[in-house]
Formats: sequence, structure tokens, C-alpha cells
Amino acid sequence: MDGMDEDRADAWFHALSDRTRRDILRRVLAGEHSVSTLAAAYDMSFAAVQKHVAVLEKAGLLTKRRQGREALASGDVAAVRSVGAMLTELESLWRGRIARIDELIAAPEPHTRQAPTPCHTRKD
Amino acid sequence: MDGMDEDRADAWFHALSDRTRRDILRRVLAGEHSVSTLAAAYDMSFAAVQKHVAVLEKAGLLTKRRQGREALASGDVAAVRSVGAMLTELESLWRGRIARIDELIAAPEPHTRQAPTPCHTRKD
DNA sequence: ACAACCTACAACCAGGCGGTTGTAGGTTGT
DNA sequence: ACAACCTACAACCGCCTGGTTGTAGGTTGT
Repeated sequence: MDGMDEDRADAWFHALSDRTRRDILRRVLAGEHSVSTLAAAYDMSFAAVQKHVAVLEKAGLLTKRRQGREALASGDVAAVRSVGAMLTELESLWRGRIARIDELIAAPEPHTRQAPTPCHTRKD
Repeated sequence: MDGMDEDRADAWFHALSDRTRRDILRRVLAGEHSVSTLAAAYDMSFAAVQKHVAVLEKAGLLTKRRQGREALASGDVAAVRSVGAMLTELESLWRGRIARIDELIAAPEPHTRQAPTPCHTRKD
């Protein structure tokens, strides 16, 4: 079950690792676009763009809604935020490392203790 | 060259799209580790882990420093922040969309002409 | 009804990716 | 000096990916 988180992360980052898909995501975050409208913006076949949209959809970064003969794609900002949250989580690991370094400097030998790091460790 | 930005983003997201690499990044963000220490943590060959580290290094998410016979890897939190900033940028596009919707709701004059979608980053 | 359009999906192909093994060179400790 | 260790890199192999074309079905306008 917690491997599913990793599965989602795999899909997220893989979807974002292609510049065409990132550009598509930008467009559909800014507003709804039909697949053919999107396809017209790129120098590749309709089917190729369709596959890119499918990758983004499978990753949950985009949702499609059917209106008549068109498929209107819309970006999911919550998913984008989730990706951002994962990055923030990585950052917090780094902050933990700094905290550990501070600990080492502050703790071991009382008489060899020097001025604590000037330090940018935290701002919260 | 703004295509270089896209190249960097390609490398970032591709590097992050593998769960082993994300795990390696977590470890080296939390503290320095030699490549062999990292390799011991995974059920794959040393060379495989070495390649993962190389991918992260090429993407700028990790730096290596040589100490004796060991290569000590350390996570680069600034790069992680850059990735996060790119996500935030995507979010801002979405906020622009909402602003545009608000505009439509707020504008009670249907006969007044509105600007057609300016649609960012045209490269045609 | 018909043509034009939009979408979906399958089959196919070149190239890249994640993994392996093997080989070679530099560093450390005895 | 020697063995043990750590790293780097090349060659190879399935598999997946990003692109293509082709075919089929649903929707719209005339």
C-alpha cells in the first residue's frame, strides 16, 4: 500500500520528464483545451499528442471531460501540489541533516565548544 | 538559450522518475554517503547503483566529492528547490485561469470585447 | 444521407533505459 | 609487495518509450 505512493510518484515524475507533456500541462492548467486543439500546437502527429495526454491523465495530472465529439482536457492543480509536497518532503530531510550537524557541534566536548554556526539553518 | 532550462527540467524529472534514485536522493540529502554504502542498501549490483548516482549527478541533484578511495555523495538542496519552484510556476498558471474565470463572472457587459487567449510560450 | 471532424486504439519501429557482467585503475592496511 | 577494497567504464540484453501510420467509431453541420 505504501508502494502505491511510490507508483504514483513514478507516474508523476515520468509524466513531467517530457517537455511536450510539461507544455501540455501548462496549457491545460491555464484553461480547458480539446485534444485536437492541443495537437495543433505541436509539430507531431495527433496520435502522439493523444498519447502524451493519456500519460498525463494516467498520472492524474490532467482530467478529460467529454463534450460532444471533443475531449476537453483540464489540468489538476491538486496533483501538481502533491508533487510539490513530495519535493518539500525531500527538503525536510536536508533540514534534518543540518539539525544533526548543529547537534554535533553543540554537544560533544563542553570545553572544546566553540561559537555555534552563524547559520541559515531554519527560518520558521 | 531558454531551451537549456527545458533540458535541465528534463534531467531533473527524469532523475526523479525512478524510485531507487529518489531513495538515494533522500539518503544523500540527509547526509553524505559513499557509493558503496549506498549500493549495499539495494538489491542490485554496485554498477547499477553507480549509474543511478551518475544520473542524479548529471541532473545536478547530487554532488560527489573524492576522499581517498571513496566517492562521497551529497544531495544538493538548491536543485531540489529549483524543481519545486518549477512546480510553483505551474501552479501560478492555474491561478491565472481562475483569475480569468473571476473576470468573466465579474464582467456583466457581454458586448464588451475581451482579449483572445494570449497563450504563453509560442515558438512557431 | 453524407462529408468533415474528433477521438480511440492497435501495430510497428528506432532509440533510450534499467539492469547485468567483466575489466581496469587507484587507495588502504598489513 | 600484496590482498582487499572502492570506483569507473564499456559491452551487452530485455523492455519501455516516443514517434509513426492505419483503421474504426461517434458527433456535427449541410
